[in-house]
Amino acid sequence: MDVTPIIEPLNDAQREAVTADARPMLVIAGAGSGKTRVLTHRAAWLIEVEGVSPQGLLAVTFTNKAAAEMRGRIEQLLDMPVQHLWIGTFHGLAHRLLRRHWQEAKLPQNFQIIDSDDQLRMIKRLLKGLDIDDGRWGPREVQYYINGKKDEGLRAEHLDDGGDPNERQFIGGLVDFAELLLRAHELWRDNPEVLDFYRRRFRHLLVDEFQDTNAIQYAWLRLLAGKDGLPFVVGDDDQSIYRWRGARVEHIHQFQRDFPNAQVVKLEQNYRSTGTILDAANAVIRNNPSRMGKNLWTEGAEGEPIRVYSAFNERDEAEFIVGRLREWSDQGNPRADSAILYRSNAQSRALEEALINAGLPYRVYGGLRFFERQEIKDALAYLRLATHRDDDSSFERIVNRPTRGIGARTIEAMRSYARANACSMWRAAGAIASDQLGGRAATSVNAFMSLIERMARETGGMSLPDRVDHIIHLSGLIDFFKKEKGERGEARIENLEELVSAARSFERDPAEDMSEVDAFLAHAALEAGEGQADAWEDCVQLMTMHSAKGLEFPLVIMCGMEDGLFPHQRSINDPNGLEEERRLCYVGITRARQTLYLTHAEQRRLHGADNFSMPSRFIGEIPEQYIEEIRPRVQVSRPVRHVGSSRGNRPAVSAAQEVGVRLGQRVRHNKFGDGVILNCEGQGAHARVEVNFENAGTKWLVLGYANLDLM
DNA sequence: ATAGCACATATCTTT
DNA sequence: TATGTGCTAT
Repeated sequence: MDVTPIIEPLNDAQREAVTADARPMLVIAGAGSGKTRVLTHRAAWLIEVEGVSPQGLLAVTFTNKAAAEMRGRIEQLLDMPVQHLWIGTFHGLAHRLLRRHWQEAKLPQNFQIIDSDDQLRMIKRLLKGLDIDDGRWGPREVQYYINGKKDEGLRAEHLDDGGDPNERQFIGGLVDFAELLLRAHELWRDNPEVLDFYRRRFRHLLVDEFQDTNAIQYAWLRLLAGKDGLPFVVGDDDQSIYRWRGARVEHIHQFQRDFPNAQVVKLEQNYRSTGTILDAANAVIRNNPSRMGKNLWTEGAEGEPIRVYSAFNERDEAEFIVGRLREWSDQGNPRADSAILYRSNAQSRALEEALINAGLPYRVYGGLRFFERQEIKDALAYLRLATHRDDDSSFERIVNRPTRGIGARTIEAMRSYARANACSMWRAAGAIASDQLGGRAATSVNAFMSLIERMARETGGMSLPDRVDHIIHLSGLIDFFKKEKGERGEARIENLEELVSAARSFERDPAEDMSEVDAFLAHAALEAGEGQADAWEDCVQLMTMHSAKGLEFPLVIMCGMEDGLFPHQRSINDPNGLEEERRLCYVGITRARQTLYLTHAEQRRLHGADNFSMPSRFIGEIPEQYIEEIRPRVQVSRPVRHVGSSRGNRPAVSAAQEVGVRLGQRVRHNKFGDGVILNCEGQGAHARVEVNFENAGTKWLVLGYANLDLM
């Protein structure tokens, strides 16, 4: 047997992991160190060399994209399609299990998956119905709270205050994302024979992005692994940036306790970035205590210095960035090789304006996904209601959309009937229409019900795409959006037509014994689709640092590098929060292959008010030797800090820090009144500050005499 | 049913 | 500043 293709492209550390014996394995894989390669080659090794059946492998990822990529690469490596290989997201796999074992999981056979948007609507409805007193808890907080608890593996009965709004969800057979994971865990926990079956089937568990697992996901893995399972997990503790949505880096440490005989391999050789970029990243992340410890290195060149630009304000920053991008593009580089990364989405606006002015094509990542669009969800709700009359969530969504004279009062009447009789809205509608409703409302409700019935009858025998096509017309949605003026309506109609194509190209997994419609609906819920399906043009890439994770670009510009923005104000006082921000910075830096710019603005308009801030402390954590300052602003006396991190270098503190004030700080003067510190220079007795007074204009004051009150 | 107004709110986001 | 949301008035 020729194992060369599996082994040869690997370095020593990678090979050690890929060819390891049957023991649990923890691979700490630094950015750009080839973690996907290790995962896929391990799978190929197990199948090809160890003779493990593809059926005995379970591979878990966080996104559908990663799952698809992994499958593709394994198949490429083995040079054949791999059937019966379970590769998927945690949610996708949980879903598959719950479909197969719906009875043991105590779910209705055709339970439906709802996305976060549906979940929020439902919570709103429930809160209204329950007449909750404490108005301080909005629906969003409740949703966040419920999901947070579920992610920890907790149910309402585990909490002190009982009263479970979730229970209602099961009445309609609706399952939210966190519920998928929780149920799948309980399925195994409470059904030893089911668990045993899967334990025997899946001995090898491959896990990607392990540092991002939340409690319930980890519990699920541990349960499946049992005593004899062989988890092979790959992750990077320094790239854990999703703590706020339940991810726990601690699982990396926990893993070593739970699997004491686990082998640990570190991948530190980086194949992506220049030496300078890696050194800078290493220097920044070194400031985080409690890491596994890891130092990226490369055989490649040292490369260019990291360039830092201090902009006057966000417009100056944007113009500078556009100038660099233009230069880049003029040198013959693809624009798509360049990316602007920012901490929060709101920052994209100023950049977009500058890019438009300069005529540089760009693409903003994020935003609404295809299956999350209103019109798409409306159409799917019709499809769902036509198949499952008792789906309340869909019923409420479309009962009066397009408007057909079924108002809030009528709906409320149906709700209370449904609640009183523990039945679905559909049944309630039918029951009420005949007696309790007034003539006009009754007519409308009857018309709606017969529309749905007709839809079901007429499209029942059709193929999925035809069915979708008929439904978007029969429902009146097309006509409804035609009336909406402007491009918006047109775009909606185009999307609805796109939905027909999506249905046409949808391929059902024949192993799954669900109807085609149900499979399509589950697909729509679990895979939100691309953000933009537009034709691909050579574009500058704009995105948050979070969404940049996993990507790489020859040219990266990290902007808004200011304390308060990045690290974000809300994380700055919490050590855990600050460490996570630093990891995010590490992620950002390590996206760059050859050129990296860091920009910050002294003044930035945020929420309509001017803010003044210091350069991000993360810039200060990069050793001076790697940095080249661009056009130091001579007229402003405050230099960019070059604090040599925490390793004993003499800290060079900014003038403002030296004299104990902060730019942007509010102060009071007994003659001039209230103001804000704009600038600062000099030291000791000569230190002066520039203050912008609300009523007295801008003045330079010598700190020693001015007697300012800091506020 | 919808337009208009007051009012809150403003990290990151996948499934 | 801008955007969304919920309530009121038409």
